[in-house]
Amino acid sequence: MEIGAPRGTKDILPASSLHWQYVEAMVRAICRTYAYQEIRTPVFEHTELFQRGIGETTDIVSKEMYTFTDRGGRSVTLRPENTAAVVRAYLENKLYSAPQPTKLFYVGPMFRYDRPQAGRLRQFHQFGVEAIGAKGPGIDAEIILLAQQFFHRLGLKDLKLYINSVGCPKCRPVYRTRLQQALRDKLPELCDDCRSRFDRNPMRILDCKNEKCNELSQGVPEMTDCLCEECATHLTELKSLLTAAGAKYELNPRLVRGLDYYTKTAFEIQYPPLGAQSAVCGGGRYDGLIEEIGGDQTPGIGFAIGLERVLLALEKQGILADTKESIIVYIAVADKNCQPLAFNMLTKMRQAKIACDMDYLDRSLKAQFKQANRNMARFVAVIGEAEAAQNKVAVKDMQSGEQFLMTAEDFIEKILAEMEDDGLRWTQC
RNA sequence: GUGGCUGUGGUGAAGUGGUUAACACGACGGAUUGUGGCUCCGUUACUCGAGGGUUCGAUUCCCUCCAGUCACCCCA
Repeated sequence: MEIGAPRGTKDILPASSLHWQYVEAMVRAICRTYAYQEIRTPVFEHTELFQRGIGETTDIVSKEMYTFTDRGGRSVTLRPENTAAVVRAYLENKLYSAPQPTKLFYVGPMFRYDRPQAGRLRQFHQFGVEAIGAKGPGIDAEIILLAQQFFHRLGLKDLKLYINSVGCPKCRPVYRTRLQQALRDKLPELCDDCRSRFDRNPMRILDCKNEKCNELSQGVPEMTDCLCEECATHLTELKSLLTAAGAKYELNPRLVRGLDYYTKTAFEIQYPPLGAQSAVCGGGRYDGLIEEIGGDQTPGIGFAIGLERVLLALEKQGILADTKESIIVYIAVADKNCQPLAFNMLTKMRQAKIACDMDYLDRSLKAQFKQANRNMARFVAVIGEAEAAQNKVAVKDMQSGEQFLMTAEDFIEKILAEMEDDGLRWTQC
C-alpha cells in the first residue's frame, strides 16, 4: 500500500456507515422536535473569521488549524469548529431580519491538526446547534435539554452534565485578577503548564490534572462567587429551569471552555468510560461573538457534539448491532444464455422498488445461492432453460425452503403485496 | 508538540539469526448430473510497516522514518 489515508482521518465503511446513519437520523429527529433547522456552511472559510471568532490565543487558532493559501493568494482555513461560520452566515444572509431567535443545527466534518488518539481525529464530525438572538436563560435550558435528550434517545446512560458560568466582560476580568492574586505566591510550586497558564488563562489552572496544582488551588475563589448581578441571576434562573425540567446536572465552578467567545453559561457532557477524551458535548453562551464578527450586539448560545465519540460510547454500551442491509430477491442464473432474461427481470423488480441483486461473476448456481444467503435474500429466483421455456421463474423461499414455479409478473405482485403487510417497502424519497 | 507501548496474509494471531513463515476465521472452489445456511476437502503471506545498517545470512539484532495505540497538552 503506497498511499494511505492521511494521518488522523478514517474511512467510514459500510459496516459502520449504517451506525452513522442511525445517529444522523437521531440528530434530525431531535432537532425537529425542538424546532431547529439545518444550515450547511462551507467546510472552509477565510482564516480571519476563525482568528477573530475563536481568538488568537486559543490552542485551536494558534496551533491546530489547517490553513493554506489558495491560488488567488487568499488565506483560507478548513473549519476547526462551526459556530463562527454559522454566525458569519447569520449576518451575511441577514437572518436577523426574520423572527428571532434563529434556531439552527448542523452536522459535518471539522478539521484540527492535533495528534490523533482514540476519540480524537484530524477530521472528525460534529453535530451542533446554535440559537441566536435570545439572551434569557430559557434558551440556555432548551439547548442543554436538547443535548441531553439526544443522548437519552440514543440509549446512552451514565452521562454527566456539568454547568458553570464563566461570567461576562464586566465580571470576568475582576475574577481573573482576584484569581491571579490568590495564586501568585504559589506560582513557583505550580507545574510548567500552569505557570504558562497564569498569564494567558489562569482559570485553566483550576482544572489541571496535576495533583500538586489541584491541592494548591484549593480554597481559591471560584468564578461563581464573583459573578456580577446579571450573570448570577442568569445562572440561578437556568438552574431552576433545569430542575423544573427534571434534568440532573452538577454545578462545576471550575469548568472552563477553551474558546474565547464564551460568556455566562458554559456546559459540558461527559461519558467517563471514554478515558481521556470523555467530553462528548461542549457548549455555552457567546454574547460577544456576533459583535466581534461585525454584527450588532446579539446574544447567542450553542453546543457541539463529537459524533465519533458518540459512536464510541454507543459501542461501549453495546447499543450498536452488527447490521447489514438485506435484499428481498436474489436472481440466480442457471444457464448463461438466460442472463439477458434475468437481467430484464432484475430491472423490472428494481423499477418496482424491490431491493434485489444478481451475480455478475459467472458463478455456479450453488455459489449464487451462497451469495444470496450472505445477502440475506428473502427469495431466490432461479432462471434456467427449463424456466425460460415456460416463461416462468423458480422462486425459492429461503426461510421455508419451499419452491414454486410462477411468472415474473406474479412474483413481483406477490412481493409487493407482502411488502405492504410487513412494512418492508422502502420509504419514498 | 512531548513521552510510553506496538507494527507478521482480508481479519485475529503463533514463530525463528540460516531450506517450503504454525493455527483459527474469512474469501474462493469442490463433495456425480441446475439450489443456500451444517459437515468434510482443497486453494489462499514469491515486500513478515518502509528505508538504511550489523552479519557469510535477518521477518527475527541496531538506527531512522511512517502508522496505530495510550497518556500529557487540548478538546468534540
